[in-house]
Amino acid sequence: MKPESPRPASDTKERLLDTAERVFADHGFAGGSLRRITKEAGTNLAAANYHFGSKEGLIREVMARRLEPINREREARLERLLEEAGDAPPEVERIVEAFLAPVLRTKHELGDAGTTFMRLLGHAMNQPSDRLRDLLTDQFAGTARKFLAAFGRALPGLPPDEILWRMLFAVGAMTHTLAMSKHIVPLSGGLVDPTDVEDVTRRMVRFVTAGYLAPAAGAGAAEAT
Amino acid sequence: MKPESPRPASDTKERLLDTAERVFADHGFAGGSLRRITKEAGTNLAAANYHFGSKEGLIREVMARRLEPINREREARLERLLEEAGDAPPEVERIVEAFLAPVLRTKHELGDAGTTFMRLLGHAMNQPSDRLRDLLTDQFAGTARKFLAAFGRALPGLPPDEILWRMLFAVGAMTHTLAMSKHIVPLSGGLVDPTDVEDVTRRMVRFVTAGYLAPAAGAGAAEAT
DNA sequence: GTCTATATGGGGATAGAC
DNA sequence: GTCTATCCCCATATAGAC
Repeated sequence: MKPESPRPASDTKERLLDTAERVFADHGFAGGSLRRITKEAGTNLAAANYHFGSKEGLIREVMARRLEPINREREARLERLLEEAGDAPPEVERIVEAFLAPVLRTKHELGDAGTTFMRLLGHAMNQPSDRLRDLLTDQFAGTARKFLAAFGRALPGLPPDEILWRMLFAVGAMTHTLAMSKHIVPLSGGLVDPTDVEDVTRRMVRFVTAGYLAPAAGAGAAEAT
Repeated sequence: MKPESPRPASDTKERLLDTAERVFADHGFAGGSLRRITKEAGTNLAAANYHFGSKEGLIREVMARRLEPINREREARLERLLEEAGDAPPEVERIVEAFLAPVLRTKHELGDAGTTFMRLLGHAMNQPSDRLRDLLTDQFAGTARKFLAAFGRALPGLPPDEILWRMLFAVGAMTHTLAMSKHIVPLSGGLVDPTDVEDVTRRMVRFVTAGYLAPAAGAGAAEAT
């Protein structure tokens, strides 16, 4: 919002964030040490505490730097498509795309750092009761509510709880895919190309949209256990 | 395979595994210390190294104890349904169920420990190059290949790479849901009940089956970015 | 098999010079 | 803003008594 500083932003601060993102993704938040991060960033140990106050402060900035723009873009896309739809119910596929594309686009723009961040997101999601976890879910809650409302309008036949479950499934499909896609290459014998973001987006949107459009449970078939 | 020892198995060894599962799930593999695990298990620090050789040995046993039976059951269910189908192509929904139900059933049987293990699985999946990661993917590869072949027969219209992607989506939907289901309760205002395993299984099978049955990409719609 | 005690190293955070 | 040096704590692993 305010004019960028003329030189390439601060300097070591950005380098620390980039390095921390990678190290935390590779070793987890607990396993990634400030010593390692500052060393690989080419600065000294004290710099991390100087710029971020503490290890937790660094973690929070690493996450927020990526997540805030993603959720902003998601909401902007959603608002746009709702406006275009006017009084008519919006299309499910377009809502799904508004939800997924900003993440995939971010991953694409960031290159390797994008994949790294997706793994990092996986770590963050698995923190159970930490302040960090609460931060993430709180921040996501606003975006989630807007999408849940939109899906509710697009899928009037589905009860709200079913829509909520399906959003959880969709988020899982997305985060897991982005974090793991590299690892399915050997399993496929080189069949898949996880670097083709538009291709992956198309496949993911198709799968998730079909899931949302599945008929409601009713007197369901699947005999569990 | 060999006769169980008369008393409730060893004793502290099981307690250590149970405690380690919980502590690792809460704090990650790096963040969960042997000190904490042994203390909460009510034994001494040296016991962990005595029984498992090292921290890594403990981690491996924690994971293997749950994963091996799950993948065995998955394969057994798959074989059974393939036999029943005979020469006809198997039904997609039944394959999906053979893949998902053993995990959900395990989670159900284990109660709280089941949820715990699912979070733990999330941690393990996010380890990038560790030996642990390779162990998991190697072990899963055999099961995955059998399911990919079955899906190939059930969905002759889908190219193999699409089937592979969809399996990745399905695994993500499952693991993420099982790890996070507890956290969506507040978001739903109490609408959802993650403890009703048959209910969750039915919903998940329905969503994932619809995703598998979506038409192949072709000259796809979704304009990405 | 279980314990205490300890060896050895790495961790986050900070003080204070430049 | 960046550095070195240091405080103090916690980690894994092991030795050796019981």
